[in-house]
Amino acid sequence: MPKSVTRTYSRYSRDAVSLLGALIREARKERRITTQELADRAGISRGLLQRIEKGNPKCEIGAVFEVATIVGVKLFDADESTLTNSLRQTRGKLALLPKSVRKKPKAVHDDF
Amino acid sequence: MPKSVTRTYSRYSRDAVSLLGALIREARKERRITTQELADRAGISRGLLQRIEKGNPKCEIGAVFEVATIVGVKLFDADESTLTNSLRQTRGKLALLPKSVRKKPKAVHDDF
DNA sequence: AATATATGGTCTATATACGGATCAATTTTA
DNA sequence: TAAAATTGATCCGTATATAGACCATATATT
Repeated sequence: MPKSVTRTYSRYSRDAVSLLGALIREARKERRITTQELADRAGISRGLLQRIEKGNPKCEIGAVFEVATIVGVKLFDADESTLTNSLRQTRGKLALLPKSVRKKPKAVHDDF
Repeated sequence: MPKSVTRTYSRYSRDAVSLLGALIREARKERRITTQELADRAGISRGLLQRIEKGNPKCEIGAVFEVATIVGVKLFDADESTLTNSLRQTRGKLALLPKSVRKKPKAVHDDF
């Protein structure tokens, strides 16, 4: 990616990533799993797991969700079946949405 | 990273990433924001936003959460204050946890 | 106590995710 | 209808996230 990538994150986003990492760490300890073992099970390196638990936002979301799943941290406060159902419903919903919903793309300023 | 990185994801993880992407896309359309505008606001490229909405697991979690936040997709079913509180509580909890909780790291096989 | 294990940090090499540009197809607006 | 805008998709160059090895410290076990 040309030019150095210096991304900024909103407070909420940073907190969300941090919280997820903290929850993972907590869950891992409660289950008495070492970082090495969890990393192995998730198919990632121990270093990456450390960054995840630390709340580093520059990690693959797939890797983070995988680790969370293994230690039992539920995303969206939903279990597997619920999640799958939501996904199906959402997809159907999207499919049924009108071709267009755009109307007036009025400029918006956001500052978190 | 030596050797090609071919990661596998559990069904649940893939569904979670896909759902999040679908929710973002839905929320963006409801708010009548173009992909370009949302990408600009999030400080990412349009291409990355497309991958996010598609549910590609190989995206920075920070970028995904940032986009979700902008369009109003709440993570953890919690608003900002709640999230911050959870984070504080979790951190305190972790700080108060006994130095060690590991005991018997018995081997476990997981297949999602 | 000594020994073993776990954690956290650093360093290097490389696979790759990213930004940016381009184009075709679709959709919206006039 | 035509024109404008949006979307989806490629391709390329490069910054960087990752794996893996290493080491020092901390914690656990005996």
